[in-house]
Amino acid sequence: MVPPATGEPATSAPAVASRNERFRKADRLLKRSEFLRVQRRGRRFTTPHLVVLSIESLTGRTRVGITASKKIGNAPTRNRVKRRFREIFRQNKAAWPEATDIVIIARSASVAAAYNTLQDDLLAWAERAKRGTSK
RNA sequence: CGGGAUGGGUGCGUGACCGUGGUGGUCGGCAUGUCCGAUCAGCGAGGAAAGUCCGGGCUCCGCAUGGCAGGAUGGUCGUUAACUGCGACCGGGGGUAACCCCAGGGAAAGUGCCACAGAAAGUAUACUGCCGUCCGGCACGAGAGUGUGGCGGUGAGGGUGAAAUGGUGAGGUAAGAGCUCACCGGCCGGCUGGUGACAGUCGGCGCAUGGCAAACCCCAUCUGGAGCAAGACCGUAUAGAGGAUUCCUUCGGGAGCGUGUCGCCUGCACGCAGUUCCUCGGGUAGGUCGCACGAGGCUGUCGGCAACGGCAGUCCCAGAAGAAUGGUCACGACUCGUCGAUGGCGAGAUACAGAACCCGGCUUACAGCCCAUCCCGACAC
RNA sequence: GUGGGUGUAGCUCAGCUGGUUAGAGUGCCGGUUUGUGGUACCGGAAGUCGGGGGUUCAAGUCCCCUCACCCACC
Repeated sequence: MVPPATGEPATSAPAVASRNERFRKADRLLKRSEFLRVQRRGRRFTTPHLVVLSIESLTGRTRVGITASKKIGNAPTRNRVKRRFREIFRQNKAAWPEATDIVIIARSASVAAAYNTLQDDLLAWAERAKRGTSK
């Protein structure tokens, strides 16, 4: 993994720009301890469909983790919700704030919600988060 | 054509773009690694992957021996690695039928229970009764006799109940009764057929033995315990406290103590002055293997009624770990709604549901579609 | 993965070793008391015993299957 200090903006920026719809393991939160860090100290944003928690990343990358608990449905339902959130994250990478760990917690209303509704909710959060960090 | 029974199959398709998890190859990077990146090839959820109700493989517990306890199963024969599965058959029950259902051993080994009702609920009894050629009973009566009591015979009728001492009919008798007879049922024994459950038949017994073992129990058979968080290795981390260490010896061993995989005993193994063993406590960060060729799938053929098995050919078919199959679009099926209806428009995670060590079953959930065989009824020929 | 528990009036719970009325509290409805309401008193209704099948003369209770929910441990 590339250390945060040696970001190499001149050489790697065009490559990243052409590949900005990728979503690999480096873009995800993988450990329970990472989830707990965000959930304990992060800032909270709530809509009827979801809860977003975010905190400044330690790795210099923007990473996301999605929680879909047993409360919202059975295994295929939870898988589908997680895949849709992942797809939204992947296709709108430019919108997210930089170097932030994000946890998205799905609420039960998100099961029946349309794809675009969920996308609008997340973009609204991203708008607010970017303004907050720029000020 | 209508209604029904049984068994089986399918579980959206094609294409484009953007992504994703393993596997293999090639190339590149530097922090030379089980690393990161690029690229190519190929693979990537189910019939139930589910529930976890059974059974096995596999792994560990030193071995998995014997017994008790506990648990499971329960017609017969087969099938299988094994089973509470499956197949065929037997017996019983239901249905007009196809077909479906049944934990379906033992009640003369013992214990227990059978409420209410009823005389009596199990080894005997006699409530209401019936009968008497007996007591020359007692009362009434002129008497015949009637009533009543005792004694004896009987166990048929009535009523109760889920169940009442085999059932129906005839004979018989004082009244009756398997007391006798016929038929049906039952029990015992023989013979025949069948591997067997059992069936058929002959003879005997007038019948001795009510039901409940999904009540305890008895009999037969099976059964050691835990589970891939099994288990092995690498790494990380920490704080200690308490206890045990004995005898005999012919040096082969024996006794004793401690420890051990759910309960116990037996048996077995290890340790018994080594910087050893045991118990309690404290503590850490995760990774690699196990882990994808298997009781494997498909096709053909042979044996078998079948479950299933043998042989030959062919194929390689998910391996994640906050956990991979998704998103968008086009065309076409399909379903639903609606309308100006051989069509148009709109809606649709298309149903149920997501591998987590692996198999064999069972059970449950399921939009819609398809196939086969059979039964009943109506009509026509 | 393993083990255990619960399901009975609207709600919270009883219901024993099967036995003939499935009860209690609370809530609900009606009446009495009060000027009215509450309280108090009297009366009443209300249960597929989670679902299906079986054993039994008889099942909330025994057996099997199944559904939903909850808990514990590794």
